[in-house]
Amino acid sequence: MLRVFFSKNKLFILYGCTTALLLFLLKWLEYRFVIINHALEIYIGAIAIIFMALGVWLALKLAKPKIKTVVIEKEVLINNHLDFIFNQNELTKLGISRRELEVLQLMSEGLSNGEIAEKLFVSLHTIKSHSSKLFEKLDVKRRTQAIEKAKRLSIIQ
Amino acid sequence: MLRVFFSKNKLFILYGCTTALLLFLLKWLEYRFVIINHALEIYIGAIAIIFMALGVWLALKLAKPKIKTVVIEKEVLINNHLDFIFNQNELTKLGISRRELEVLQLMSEGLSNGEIAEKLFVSLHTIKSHSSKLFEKLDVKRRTQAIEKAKRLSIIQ
DNA sequence: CATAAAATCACTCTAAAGTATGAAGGAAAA
DNA sequence: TTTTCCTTCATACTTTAGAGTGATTTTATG
Repeated sequence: MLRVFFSKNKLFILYGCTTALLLFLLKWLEYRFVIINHALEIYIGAIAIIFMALGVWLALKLAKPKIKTVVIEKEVLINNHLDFIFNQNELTKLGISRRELEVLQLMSEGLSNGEIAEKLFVSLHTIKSHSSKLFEKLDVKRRTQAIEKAKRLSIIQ
Repeated sequence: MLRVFFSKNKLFILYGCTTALLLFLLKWLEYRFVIINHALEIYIGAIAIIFMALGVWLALKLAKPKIKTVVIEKEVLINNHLDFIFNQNELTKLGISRRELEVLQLMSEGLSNGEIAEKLFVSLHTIKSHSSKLFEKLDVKRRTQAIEKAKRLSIIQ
């Protein structure tokens, strides 16, 4: 109980004791300077300095600290390899159908027309037909060009 | 010049003037309390209070603010096409030569063997020879596969 | 200087890609 | 219902790609 009171009011008790001590000091000085006359101004000056110092010390101890907030913006690089945004708009604009896109995707994976035909359970003719229409719609001449353009337009990944 | 000096040292000038005024006040009080004797203790007490108050005021004015640093992390998305890190290691491992890489790059741009030959001022046979060696080194069967693998291995962009 | 690797060119042949044209069935829109 | 587009398949033909083999020249390297 008493301990808690002491620790909670530590600062005020310290201040009280210091002030009491100072008063004793002043009383002593007063008697000394009564003997040595004409030194009242020095005495008052000392009091002024001591109490001002006490005020400064007290203010620094009790005042809420001024906080200056410095904001530093740090740029963090996000290297996201999964940021493919499918361009439905371009696809619609070019008039490429679902099946054609499917063929285009398999093309870009390096599959031959024959392999694509096998994978989609259709004839080679069908794939050739799809790819021809694709090249026309993409305005290219070769499958390699189609892949390059499609990737550039974010139609395929 | 003078104005700048005043604005820069505003606080110190203010403090100086205040102290001067206080000293005048004290001198006046001293003469008054000389007449009314036995009041020296009240006089000293007043001085103590005034100077302590001055100290508190000064401390609060001059206290350096604590600097709180706040770091804000800002996410910056980096375009995938700009973070290409050329994989020299893989290139060396596969034993792909400079000319072969050049051919591979033009392939990925959609050029035919004939067009590549024209661009590099060599015969079609040469390009075919290069591409054949490339496919062997990359362990692929077609140019589309070569492009896909080379991009996957960061040999080309 | 010798040797290896790279770059060049040539020829033959096969496989794959791409063009042109046409047609039939089905789904969705006008 | 008609029309349009998608998907599918087909034939014929041309072009390009790719495999295989071989040879010459250039260039780098020990």
